[in-house]
Amino acid sequence: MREEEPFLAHVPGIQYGVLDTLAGYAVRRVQIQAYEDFMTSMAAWHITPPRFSAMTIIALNPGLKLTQLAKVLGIARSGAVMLVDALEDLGYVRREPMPEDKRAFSLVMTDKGRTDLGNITAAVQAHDARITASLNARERDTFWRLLRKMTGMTGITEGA
Amino acid sequence: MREEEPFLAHVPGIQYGVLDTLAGYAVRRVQIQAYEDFMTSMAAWHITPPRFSAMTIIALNPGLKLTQLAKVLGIARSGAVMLVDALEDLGYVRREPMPEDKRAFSLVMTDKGRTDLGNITAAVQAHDARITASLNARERDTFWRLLRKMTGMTGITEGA
DNA sequence: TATTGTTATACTCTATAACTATA
DNA sequence: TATAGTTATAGAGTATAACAATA
Repeated sequence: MREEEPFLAHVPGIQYGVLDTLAGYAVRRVQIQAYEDFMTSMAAWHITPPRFSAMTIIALNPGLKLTQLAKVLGIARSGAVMLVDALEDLGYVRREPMPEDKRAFSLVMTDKGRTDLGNITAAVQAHDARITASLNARERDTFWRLLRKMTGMTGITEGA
Repeated sequence: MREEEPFLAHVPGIQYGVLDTLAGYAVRRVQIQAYEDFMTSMAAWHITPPRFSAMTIIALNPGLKLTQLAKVLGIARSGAVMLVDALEDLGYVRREPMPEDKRAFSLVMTDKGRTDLGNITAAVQAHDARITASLNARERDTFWRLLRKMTGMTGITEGA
């Protein structure tokens, strides 16, 4: 990635001006850092962020149709096809025929998928703790709360 | 984008489980929202987030070499070439020959680039206010401070 | 030999549109 | 006619590697 050395948030001697005042720019930097940590820590399972989201949604909402999954994830149907293809190739997910609608498939986890998702979820939680490691417990909670507020999720569903 | 309708953070009747507890997942959702708002509001200037970053860095650090720009932005040199090509095509940036090193170019803003960057920056600041609109002034400041802490930028350079 | 900018190439991600088989 | 899944295709974005000119 990026030829060699890791990304330096601030190169000495460089003026960043307004960039240093923008929440959006800071969000993007945090997201890049988080993505890299996610990819390296999940490499053994061949899991990417969208794959993890899809597995979690399928595990908790068995019998979902591919079109429904696409809507939940906010992606195009063609993207959901490739996502499910990948998860099926990895042996995590299965397409089950739907007797009541021969066009559609019911998405379900395999045994291996269910087992591995447990380990993957633990690894993702460790990753999440890592990317927020510079915050103390109270700051971490505040950060999460503010993010939820920004996505308009206040009080809709309370997480654990 | 995404076939039709806008992304729904929570589809009714769907269980999100651990996803709702992860800071990383929330960051990603906020970043997607912010990116879409950025692209639509900057469309008139043909400005993307990396192009804005590059223009700002070049304007504040005139005479930068392409390789230095790449390092500051954390991208490969080939990426910087395409970025500068785009900004040059838009008439915002110019490659100036460097007498002391015939291999390199000195990157500088054009008059148009300087003028437009003023308007673009105002639009970006309006965009930034928009994506944090659901936070009050104190929360906005807290959010920004926590993001800076996460990227290890505490106290290195204080923004305006 | 190393570095600067460039080009060629490839890979990922995601989108739209057209197709098929059902409904 | 509309919908579910699929396929084809294309466009961004970004990466590596090789290259010519220069140091």
